[in-house]
Amino acid sequence: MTAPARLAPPPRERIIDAARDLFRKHGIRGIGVDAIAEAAESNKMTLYRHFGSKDDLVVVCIERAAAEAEDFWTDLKAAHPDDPKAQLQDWVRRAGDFVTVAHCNCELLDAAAQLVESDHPARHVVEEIRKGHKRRLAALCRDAGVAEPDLLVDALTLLIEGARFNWRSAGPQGAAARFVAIAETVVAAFMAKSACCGSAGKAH
Amino acid sequence: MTAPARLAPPPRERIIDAARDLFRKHGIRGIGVDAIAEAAESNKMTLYRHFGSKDDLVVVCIERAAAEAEDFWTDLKAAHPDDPKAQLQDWVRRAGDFVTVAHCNCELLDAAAQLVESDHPARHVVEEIRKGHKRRLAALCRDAGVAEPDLLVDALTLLIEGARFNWRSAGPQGAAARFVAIAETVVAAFMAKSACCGSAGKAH
DNA sequence: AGTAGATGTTACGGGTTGGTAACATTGTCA
DNA sequence: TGACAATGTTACCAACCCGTAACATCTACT
Repeated sequence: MTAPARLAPPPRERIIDAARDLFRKHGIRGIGVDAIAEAAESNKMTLYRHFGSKDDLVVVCIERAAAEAEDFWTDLKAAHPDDPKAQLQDWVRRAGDFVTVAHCNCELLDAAAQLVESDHPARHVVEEIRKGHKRRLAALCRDAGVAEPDLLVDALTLLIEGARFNWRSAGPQGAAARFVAIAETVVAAFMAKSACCGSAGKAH
Repeated sequence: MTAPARLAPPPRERIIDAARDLFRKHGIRGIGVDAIAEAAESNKMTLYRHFGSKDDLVVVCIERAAAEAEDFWTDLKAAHPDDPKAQLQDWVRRAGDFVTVAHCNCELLDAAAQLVESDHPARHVVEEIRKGHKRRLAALCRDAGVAEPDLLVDALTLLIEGARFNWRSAGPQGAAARFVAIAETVVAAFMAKSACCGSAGKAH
């Protein structure tokens, strides 16, 4: 068997997993490479042999998260083929899981946001991921027949990022727990805007 | 004149101002006491004479921000006496300023959210402020005749926190720039929920 | 068996940061 | 003038953290 140790994952994978976990929990600045190496049941030297620097490790972690996000969209489209409305509704539901479930890649992205102001090499990677999500979600809203798809995309973006933030700082008792109900209401409002009562209440 | 130096503010005030500014820009973990003292045109020793530790300084800064938030509500109610609907609409507009204008106390609160997981003494202070805001906003929504005031409060909470977060990481090009338009739409939708088309689109 | 490559261990260097000690300086009030 | 409090200056410590060097160990493949 030339297989590279299927039972115990190789150190590189263990390090990435541990890093992602700890970055989520403590933030990128909040955890040291020593702690990561130890949590990965490895050591600092092999960490630095695989990743030239902590910044490089961060980039790899974020790229890994981006790859998993790719699966998110694949699954979503596969679950409701040729039914954008159902996809949009299911997006809300699944996004809700991403907010509340601790083990999600999104928390890694928001940890990366701690790197603003200092031009961390991971910044533009995060930016690309954000753009990709936005583009896909916009296409989804457009296909679902929403009147102002771009505005709904921005609304959902603010809601989900706010939810992730709120969940971190306020916990399960905070507003983030009701993300799905809120997002569903907002989506419904945008859908109704082009079907039911045109200019609802507010004279614009 | 026994007045304590009206022209140049005393060191304590200068330190608090500098700290708030730098905490906003770099986050609490991202700036050192040395830099704060220098920015305040003071030095580390007087900083530690006034505030026993960096954590204490953080708490004072947040309490200062909370006091200013008190003014926010006072001004809002004074601007539209006995007109909760106008107050709610104006709340959205003013909240939008708090998102985009760099010099705002909210950024201090979200900087404080970097302290999650480690039970920083500032955490429960932030929690209290958050509760106060929520309570006042809920009362406002109720008085404005919103059908589900609590849900709208949570929605606006997620939107504004998401906007602050997004503004930091995505800048003026991101979704945060359209916060006001989004929030107005959401508010209108909640207002219409109790007036126009009852159960809009979604069978709940 | 033996060799090469990946991994583990220990120790260290240089930098930053929170916090303290000791002393000098300034300004105020009697 | 003299005394006292607040402030400034310098130096320092201990802890932490990123990154590297040197050496030991293990594993795989021939």
